[in-house]
Amino acid sequence: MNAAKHDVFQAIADPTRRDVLKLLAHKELPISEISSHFPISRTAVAKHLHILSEAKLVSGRKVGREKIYQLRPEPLKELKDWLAFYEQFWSNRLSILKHVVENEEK
Amino acid sequence: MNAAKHDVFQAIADPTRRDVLKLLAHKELPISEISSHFPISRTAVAKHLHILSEAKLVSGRKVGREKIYQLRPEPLKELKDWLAFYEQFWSNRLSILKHVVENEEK
DNA sequence: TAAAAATGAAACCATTTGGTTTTATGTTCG
DNA sequence: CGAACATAAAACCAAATGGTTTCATTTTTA
Repeated sequence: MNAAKHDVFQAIADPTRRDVLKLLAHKELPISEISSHFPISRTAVAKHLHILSEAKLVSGRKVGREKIYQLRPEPLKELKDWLAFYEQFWSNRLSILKHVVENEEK
Repeated sequence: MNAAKHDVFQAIADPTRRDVLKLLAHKELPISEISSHFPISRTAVAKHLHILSEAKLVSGRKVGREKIYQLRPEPLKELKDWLAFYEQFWSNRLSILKHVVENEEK
């Protein structure tokens, strides 16, 4: 749970982390408030926040003794771009047929 | 590497699996051919295919002694839907401002 | 200033993950 | 038929993951 090995794909792989993102979509929140929404320890939630932070999906700023986390959806663009490539295969019947035909040709 | 605990999010979390999907986007292929594109063992690739298969992102059919795998992009729709929710936060300046304003109100 | 609050950091743990090697099993082809 | 081919299945392994508990640090606040 340390290095820069956490990209967007890995970050959103965990359901708890996806829930955290959804929570922060409403409103920025301090760790303790975030963790109060989950059945796991505050420490565990903090670790998830670190991972999300590495992936730049959230940012945290210290305010007094609290650390306030905020959603940073920009990195999700990478996911959107990745997805876009595959959309041609389902977006309509024609492109599906096109795909089949192309495979037949080979 | 077994149960039905592999959803789309987890399936695409691994870079090798994403590469496998991209390979199959061109054309359906047997395991040995797929694994020839990677620096890991055929067995390891087969396991990745099992995981992709659990997530319904690929399907395999046996033809003679070969098992031919095919891309099944449909489950990526779940990802697209998930993403759609967050797009409001980056799609244009107005919606970003809207987000800020809504948070101020609270 | 001392206690409470909020977080950080470290040590630890069981399970999962991504890989290997080895051993079987079914299929094709000379 | 027997060898070669393609995959399947099993046993094993190190590292990563998602948790925990315990202890320390910083900031309020009564």
